[in-house]
Amino acid sequence: MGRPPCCDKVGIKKGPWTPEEDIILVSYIQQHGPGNWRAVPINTGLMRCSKSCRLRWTNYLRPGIKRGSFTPHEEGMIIHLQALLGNKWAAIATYLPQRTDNDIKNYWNTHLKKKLKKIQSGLEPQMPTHPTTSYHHLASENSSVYASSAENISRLLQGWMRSSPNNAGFGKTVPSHESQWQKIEEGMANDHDLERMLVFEHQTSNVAVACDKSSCDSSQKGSDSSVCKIDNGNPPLSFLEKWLLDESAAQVEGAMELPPIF
DNA sequence: AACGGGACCAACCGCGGATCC
DNA sequence: TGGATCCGCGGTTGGTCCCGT
Repeated sequence: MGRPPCCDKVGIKKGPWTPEEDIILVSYIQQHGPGNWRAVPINTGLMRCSKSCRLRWTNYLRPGIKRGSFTPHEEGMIIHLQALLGNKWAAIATYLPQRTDNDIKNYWNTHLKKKLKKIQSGLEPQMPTHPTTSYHHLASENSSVYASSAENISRLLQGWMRSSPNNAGFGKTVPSHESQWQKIEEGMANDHDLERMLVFEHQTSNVAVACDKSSCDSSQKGSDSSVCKIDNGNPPLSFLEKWLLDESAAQVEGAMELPPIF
């Protein structure tokens, strides 16, 4: 049996949102808060389906969304979280509260996947002499800047962000990513460790949940679990996980708490 | 200057889980 | 308890821009 459409398709407008529609949606959410999306098009008169409204809000209009280029540290986090969690973009986005899952997904598909592939092909014949260099290159090169076409809406929202008491989860300040990246390099990320990380990641492939081979219980390896599941209750903490979580904790120190994913 | 192809991003689609009644 | 509905997620698509020829 098929699932009924989320909304009556007749008369539903599709395609890019206009500034007028954005304003209507933002105004409504300012008054009623996000949620109950079914009621949004009904109450606002927007000729959009509820899903479209929700998507527009969460991916574009929600206050606190950081637009523009991804920092090297953000790239690094995405790469490692993807290795750790797979294509769980929503989960990854919880570690980058200013980025949307859609943004991260797009960035991964358009930038990082290619970069990793490129680096992987470069690694195949021989490990680079200076993995740190290549890794840093991966993370810092081509941090493409895509222009925000919603600056006007953002300005519109600024007043609300300042005045609303319910925006604790939005617009949190994050320490300088550049300094954090430098910290990685100066701290744990010596050449040897980074080499291990790179080799290990490429061995486990992008879709696999990263797992320290030495700590991966063979009983956990099955048809669907050639990798260690991280959601099976009590996973081993791999080298990557340790690094990632340490850095995540450092990166968001004072700004957010890591969700209890384990 | 015109054209074609690739890159990029916003938005849509369909599915599955959660919740409601 | 089970069907209906809502919400969120991941994959995919379509439109636009950019760059090379």
